[in-house]
Amino acid sequence: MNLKTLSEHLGLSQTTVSRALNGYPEVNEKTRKRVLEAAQELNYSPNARAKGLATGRAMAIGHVIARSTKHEMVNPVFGDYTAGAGESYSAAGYDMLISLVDDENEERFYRAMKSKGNVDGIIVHGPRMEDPRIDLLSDLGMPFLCHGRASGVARDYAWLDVNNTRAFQRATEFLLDLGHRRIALLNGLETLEFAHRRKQGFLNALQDRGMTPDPALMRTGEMTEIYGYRETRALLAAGTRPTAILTASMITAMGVRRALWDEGLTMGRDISVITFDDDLSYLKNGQDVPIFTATRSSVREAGRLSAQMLLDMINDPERTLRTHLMEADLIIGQSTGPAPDRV
Amino acid sequence: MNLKTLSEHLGLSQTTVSRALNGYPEVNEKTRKRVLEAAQELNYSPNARAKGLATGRAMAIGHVIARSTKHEMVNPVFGDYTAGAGESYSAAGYDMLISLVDDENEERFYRAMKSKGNVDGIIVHGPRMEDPRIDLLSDLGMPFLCHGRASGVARDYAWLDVNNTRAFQRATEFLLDLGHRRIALLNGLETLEFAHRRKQGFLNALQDRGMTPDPALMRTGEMTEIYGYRETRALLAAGTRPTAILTASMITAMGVRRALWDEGLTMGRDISVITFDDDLSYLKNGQDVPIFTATRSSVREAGRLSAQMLLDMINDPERTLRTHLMEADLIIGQSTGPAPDRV
DNA sequence: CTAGCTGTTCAAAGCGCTTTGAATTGACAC
DNA sequence: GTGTCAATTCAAAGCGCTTTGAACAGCTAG
Repeated sequence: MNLKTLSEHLGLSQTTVSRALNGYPEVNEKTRKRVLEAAQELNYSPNARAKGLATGRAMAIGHVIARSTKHEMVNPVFGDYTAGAGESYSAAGYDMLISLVDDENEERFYRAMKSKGNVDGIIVHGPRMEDPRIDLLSDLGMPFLCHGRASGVARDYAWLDVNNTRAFQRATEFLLDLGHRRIALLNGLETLEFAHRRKQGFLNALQDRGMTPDPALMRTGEMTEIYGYRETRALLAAGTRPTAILTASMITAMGVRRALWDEGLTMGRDISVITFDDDLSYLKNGQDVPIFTATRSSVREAGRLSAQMLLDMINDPERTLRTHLMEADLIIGQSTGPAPDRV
Repeated sequence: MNLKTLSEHLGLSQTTVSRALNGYPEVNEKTRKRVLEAAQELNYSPNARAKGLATGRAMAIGHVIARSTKHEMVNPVFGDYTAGAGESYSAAGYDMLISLVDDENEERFYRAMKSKGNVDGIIVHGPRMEDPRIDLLSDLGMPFLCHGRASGVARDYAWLDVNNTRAFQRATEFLLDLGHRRIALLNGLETLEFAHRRKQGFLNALQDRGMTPDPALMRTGEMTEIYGYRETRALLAAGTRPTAILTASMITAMGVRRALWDEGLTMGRDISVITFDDDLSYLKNGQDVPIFTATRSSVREAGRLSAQMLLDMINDPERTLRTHLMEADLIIGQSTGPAPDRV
């Protein structure tokens, strides 16, 4: 069923039928009604490629996932973020196009995306410091929004981010207030912006209290369960144990918890743990009372919001570039308590 | 940069340039070389919509995620599956189109997808029993592949599945061999096919040994950490404790583990635990020695394979419908041991 | 009665590509 | 010198839609 068949069926021109379907005012209401009913009944929906070709709009947003050959891990946050973004897209009638790209071919790929024209905009994931994609996409004139910020980029660009610095600063301060002095940081890979900012927050808090960070207590790596487990074991085995651990994800925190259990330590009493909680739907931080004290920010909400912001930009290009900083909540759970040497 | 500009730039017709780029034989090799170089240099890549319109192929595969209003959870497996599928797609030059659909609108949506023509095929996720989508898509003539099987569907269709029945049957037999007689099953939602099949495997194993399953030991629910925790606590509180627990996902198993810890029980000694392990990249089951004894099957590999199978179907429609049953490995870890009452 | 509207409909061009059918060229055989 | 053929190249139609500019009917104002 295409427009031609439909209009012949109705005894109308394609022009009129098209206008009736797209809500143009110069169509007689009776005609419009007739057209809409026929379209419904005959299960007509316009061919997206033809429509796109005629309008110059793809009605789709691209999400580019850089697949580094080194780090094969899929971000556990991906599913929930996608679900959030998907909600905004489907409400607006947009599709979501996901592509995996080897990180060496990234530039070529973005250029191709532009000239292939199968997306109207792009969400940039996991920005790195001085991320070249921002300049590239700006130069290409491709609307985009960055999920996370990239420092070291001079140009203005649209982004949505969590206040990672503040979140970890507050978490660290909270631990300091509880009397903890030896606080370990199990951070994500610090080539990634968000991890870098969290570290800054951690350092800020220490500095504000005139404390010098101990490099031996600061670790970085991919945020897996094993990573949390191993580093915690290593920290516990080393000379002076930390009394608190600040970690970058629920999954890592679960590894930390396992290591503590193995050592016969009780979380919250012997050692305090704070984690960043992305509020993943399949990994809730407890039911009523949170298991882990955490800085919480819903990544699903981030997906929903960032998609909406990008759609707004596309529909109103005159609007100035929008940015949005989400604050993480500090949620008190059962994994923190006063420093043991202070009790 | 479009084909017209490029061909004018080269002093050739659009026909020749198009053929040169698409590898047709009737083009002089010198000409082809010249064209390819110019295309590279000028960053030309053909407009996907126009190409699609002309060829009738979208070069994209749709993944439809049904968003039930009741179960808001995003399947934790989604990211890894997508990554696997994405590998096959990007190797073949296909895009992946992901759409969220409310489950009431599902039929309308599939029909629209067909007539919009923005995908060449569809992957059906999370089939339910007697899933109506299979008949619908067959009738629409839309190529599709089902990730998982749906029982109660008369028609033939292409699918890729894990042998869930066999996996849980083997796991149960393994526990029985270790002397366990009271084995609990923490299953996923049994409206979903895979959970139903796992239950069957569990029951088969008991039946083969002439045992009667105890309904009090069989639970079902969304596979969260909390679910594992709660049900385990409940099982331990009840009259006769199980000596082993068979659970449906790593995340649930982690909840089970937490409950055991809270009760001061040692996993593998006091209570044995076996889980299904999807081999998620962010949730590895230990490094060298697995933490959990598990039935393991990589969902990423499933994604890669199923995408490839669908592409094969699309490129060679004459081929008979393909199906593929993956066997899960039974991996022995530290979470199982002989039944305590037997030692 | 005519000019000028307004409301409604239409024919045709154009979006950027592929592909059909025809044209052109040079080489070769007769 | 002419006819045939293979190797290249080309002009134009068509994919299914939107949108421009024109047409037409029915009114009202002059």
